[in-house]
Amino acid sequence: MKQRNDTRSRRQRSLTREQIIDASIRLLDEGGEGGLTFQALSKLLATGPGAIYWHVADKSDLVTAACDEIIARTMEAKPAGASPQETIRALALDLFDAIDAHPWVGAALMSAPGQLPMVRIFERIGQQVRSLGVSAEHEWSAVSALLNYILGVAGQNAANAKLAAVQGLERASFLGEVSAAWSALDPESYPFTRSVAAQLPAHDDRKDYLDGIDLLLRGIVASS
Amino acid sequence: MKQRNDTRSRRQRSLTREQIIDASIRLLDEGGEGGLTFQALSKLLATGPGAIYWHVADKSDLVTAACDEIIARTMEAKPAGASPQETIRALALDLFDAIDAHPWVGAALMSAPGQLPMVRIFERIGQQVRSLGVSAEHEWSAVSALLNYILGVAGQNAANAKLAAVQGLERASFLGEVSAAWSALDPESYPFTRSVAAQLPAHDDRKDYLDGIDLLLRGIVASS
DNA sequence: ACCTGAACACCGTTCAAGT
DNA sequence: ACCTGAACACCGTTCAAGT
Repeated sequence: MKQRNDTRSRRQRSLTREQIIDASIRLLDEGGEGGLTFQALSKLLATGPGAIYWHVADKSDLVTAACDEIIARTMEAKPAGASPQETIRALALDLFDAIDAHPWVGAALMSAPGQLPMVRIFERIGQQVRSLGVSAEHEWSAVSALLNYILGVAGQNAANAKLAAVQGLERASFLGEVSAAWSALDPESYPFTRSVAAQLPAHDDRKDYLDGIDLLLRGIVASS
Repeated sequence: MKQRNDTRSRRQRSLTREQIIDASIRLLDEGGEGGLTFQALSKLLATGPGAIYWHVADKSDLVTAACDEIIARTMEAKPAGASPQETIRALALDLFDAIDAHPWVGAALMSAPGQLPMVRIFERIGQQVRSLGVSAEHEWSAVSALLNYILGVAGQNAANAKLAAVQGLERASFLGEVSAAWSALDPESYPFTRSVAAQLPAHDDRKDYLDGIDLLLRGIVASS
């Protein structure tokens, strides 16, 4: 009985890397980048920090793994677009939504260049660019332009969300404050920024985002 | 005499925001994002942490201010390009070099959306895009595409430098390791990434970067 | 007005000791 | 093989007390 109990409880209780990553995602979603703590994680998993270190190398490893989990899920759903352009658009939108739902993923992606999560995205975009018939010469810059645009916009959106949260504001009133600050800039030095300040709060993020993707696609096919 | 001495030493010794920012830049350049510490800063300035808090709100304020100092310097040099395209290219290259020299600026920019350093870049790019004759409808996505591409590439470069430093590797051998890892990926799932893995270590960063800028510019003028 | 420096709460990580 | 939990070194920030 002792043994049977031992085995059962071992199986039920024993920590897995997956459990740790899932719990980490929950904490990151709730509290942002600062929400993931070995203390909070230990409490959530009813264990000690040492136990976690048996399964992960360090915090950076943990965040990258959590990020990869989100990206892998997002990239699994393979939208079968009518054209490569359509597929890239769908892909970009999926990523936008994923990072919108998990803002910490933006920063995590940025700090893990060449690692698995980035490679997943790189691969999907690369395949579509290739089937677009882009020449080998322009392939790299086409993929790089799309990748960086997607990450950049998503990252900015995430940072906006975080800043708004820190200041305890709604997204709308946060953009309103930024817009007001832009309108107050020196007209001599900042004519362009002032002239678009009023548009800022009314912007449709998703539409602007897709406009940028389309602009990139035009530039890519123009380079044949 | 007492008074005169007092005044003199006050003037010489008294902490200014500029001194704090300059010292912060030095620490960030030397030790990356983790190199800036109120402890290290206090020691460098021969004072206590409380004195620093009299001049800056918190660490985030300090990093943003340090970032703005770098960006302001970079944006001051106004390259008078022959065409808007040339000016944008020169601008992009200046930013690339600045972030290459101060890798922490990449992350700092990303986490300060709508703040002064970003606005400086936004304005310069916006003015050039406007003089390119882009329609009001496409203006925002054109500027946003350029801005995000520039920040994305620069940020990735910075992250590469940081990762290489952490692993104690030269840049070249770090890219070699990434290339090797990419070559070892599953051929079924990662055909694209595998096919470009060999090119990775030989890439000319600056050339690829400018290729991307040109691609964007083509897409922008194509949208007239 | 500006600085001092001890103190606080909290963090990632380690490690001897257990099972 | 896997977990416990105390301990370590360090961090950003505060604040009563000084000048």
